[in-house]
Amino acid sequence: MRRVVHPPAEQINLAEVLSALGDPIRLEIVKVLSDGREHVQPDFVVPVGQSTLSYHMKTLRDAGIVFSRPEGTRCFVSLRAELEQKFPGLLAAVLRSTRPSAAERA
Amino acid sequence: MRRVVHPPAEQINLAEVLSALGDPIRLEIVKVLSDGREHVQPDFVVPVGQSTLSYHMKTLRDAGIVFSRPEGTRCFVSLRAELEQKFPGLLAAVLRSTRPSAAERA
DNA sequence: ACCTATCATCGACGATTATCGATTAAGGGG
DNA sequence: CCCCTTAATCGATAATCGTCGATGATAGGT
Repeated sequence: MRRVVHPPAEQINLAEVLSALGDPIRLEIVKVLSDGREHVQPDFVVPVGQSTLSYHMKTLRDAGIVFSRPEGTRCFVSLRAELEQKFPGLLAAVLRSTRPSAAERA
Repeated sequence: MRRVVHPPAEQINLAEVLSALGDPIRLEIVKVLSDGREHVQPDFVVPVGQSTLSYHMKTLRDAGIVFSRPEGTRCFVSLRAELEQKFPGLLAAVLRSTRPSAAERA
């Protein structure tokens, strides 16, 4: 795999994080990652082509939300731990809001 | 004031809320509103012109984050209560993340 | 060496965004 | 009535975004 870049933790900023989370496809990706384990691209079942998925991964990576670990021909993606350090409870609140109960609460 | 429209609570959706919050200027507006009181546009000190501020207000309104109450020649803006009903703790987590301590936690 | 799999990058495209200045709408106040 | 204030809307513009198909990079397998 080509090497990917991750921003240093100190330059993760809230607006960019929220902006990155403000997309249904990226929200779905984060939801899958919320089991705390590593996933590869085929794990995310989203209605876009491979290159677009890769673009969304880069967006999440650039925002400091996910960490990509290339290994061999695959790329393992997981939630980035520094996010919780920096914005405690934020991701949890977002994930709670994605659950069906939130939709019913109309 | 011209009349403004608010989306019904049941069609407030998470991605749009996060997307609306994913902008430094709108984040600042929400921060000011977090005192729970009503505010008028001049209360928000942001580095944009009046028409742009009005545009950001509309974005927040369309996302279901703020409520605008026209009265006479002014327009009183406040956080929309339904947001907390629908996504409990979300706004609180975001606001906590805007505090300086979050930046230090690099 | 060659083929295959996985994923990043490129070039293109239409759609959306953030911005401005100017205008319009609506409501006071003299 | 005629101004003044507040804020929404309009038209324009440059920049960014989300998408695609095609190509490139890297590693494994045979």
